[in-house]
Amino acid sequence: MGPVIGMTPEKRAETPGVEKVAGLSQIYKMGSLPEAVDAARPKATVVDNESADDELTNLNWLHESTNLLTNFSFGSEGLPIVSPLYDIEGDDVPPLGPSCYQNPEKKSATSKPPYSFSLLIYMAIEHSPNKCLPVKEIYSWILDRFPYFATAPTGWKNSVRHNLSLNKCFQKVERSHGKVNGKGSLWCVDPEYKPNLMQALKKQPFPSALTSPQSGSLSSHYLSSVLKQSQVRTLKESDIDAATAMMLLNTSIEQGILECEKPLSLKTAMQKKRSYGNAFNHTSAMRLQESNSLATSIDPKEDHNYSANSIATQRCASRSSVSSLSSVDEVYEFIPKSSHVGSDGSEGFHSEEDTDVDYEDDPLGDSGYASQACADASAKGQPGKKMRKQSCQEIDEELKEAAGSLLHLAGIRTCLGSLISTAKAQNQKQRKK
DNA sequence: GCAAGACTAAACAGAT
DNA sequence: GATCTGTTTAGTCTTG
Repeated sequence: MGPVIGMTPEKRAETPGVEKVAGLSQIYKMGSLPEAVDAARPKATVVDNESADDELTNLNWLHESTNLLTNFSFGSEGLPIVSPLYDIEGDDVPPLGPSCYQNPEKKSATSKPPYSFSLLIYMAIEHSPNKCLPVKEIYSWILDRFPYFATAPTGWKNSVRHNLSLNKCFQKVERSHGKVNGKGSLWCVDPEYKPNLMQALKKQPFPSALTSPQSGSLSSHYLSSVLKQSQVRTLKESDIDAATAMMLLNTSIEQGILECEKPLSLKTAMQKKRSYGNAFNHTSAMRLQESNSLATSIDPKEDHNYSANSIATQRCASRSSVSSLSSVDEVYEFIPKSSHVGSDGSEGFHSEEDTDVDYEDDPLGDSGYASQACADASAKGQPGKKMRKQSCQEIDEELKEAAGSLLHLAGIRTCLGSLISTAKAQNQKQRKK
């Protein structure tokens, strides 16, 4: 084995142009290992109301909210009732993460994962029980998690090997005598570089994936996957009025806070929901009205304040010490195991395509939205008010959870809490009157 | 425009 | 001999 003195100029000339991969290159930087984290993150901007619109179209807020996601997901706040993260060693736990990679047939599966190869390798290795893997296993892991590579040109394997060899983060470990497959060595992560990798990974998926202008589908998928995480978690403690939450959510989306190139499933669901107003009306028009006035009064400044203040503590803690994470596991548990969601689709929260398709195909199915049944029933004046009411209550509950989850993600929730309490106080006052 | 990081392609050698 | 693995070089692209 010896170094090769490069390719001949002729060969170079023959080399086809590097395949342009839209989207991925946008996020290359994410994988930069030793970086000043703070320098890379935009600061939360406090804006006045006049500039709110501009700020809302600015993606800075997203960094903040994704910081929230990150910190939230890492459990620094103790919020999750059920951890949205699954143990990398225990795949029995519900999978969470970019479900878009689970189904190769989906458009998003053709999108590259927003991870650099070094991070993919890192995740693969860390996922292994022995924290060491042969190249082949690394391939398998990546393939398993990211079906994109199943259809991708085989060059990615070369890239993986290239990374292993070139990247100092990875160490080659000779196999012991009992070679199983014999070929090749085991690869481990150099502990010295672990913090760097963790940091890179921690910074990784959401911010850039979400903000990457060319990774639209990816972004929405990631967001929906995050939603999925929250969906699993659900807001048990939620006393959030569904109507309030929905209105806040609507407002957020309409103002662009939660906009994606492709509408979120939740958004779509909400739009549909709105069209089935009858089903939703039972939550009372009054509450809606209250909520509406409440929602429209949301001050982006508050939102930013929320980001800047409420999250500041956790974020600082998080940033100041990567080792505050118990292990890298906590970081990359966003990565799902392929079959978890996609295979049976029973996770209960589909990607937007799923949701839309499911909805279109089976508006009365258990993908929810029996609101159609509700609407139909009320339209036709059929009997079964009891059932209708039940369905509507279910819808309401769903909406509560979904809206709560999304609000959670968008960093609105804390703000919402105070708003709700204010609303409740007002409501009580009105009732007293 | 430049530097750095990341990806890709290719060539080649060694091992199985 | 075929295939896999590992190393190295170089080109391209994007971002800061």
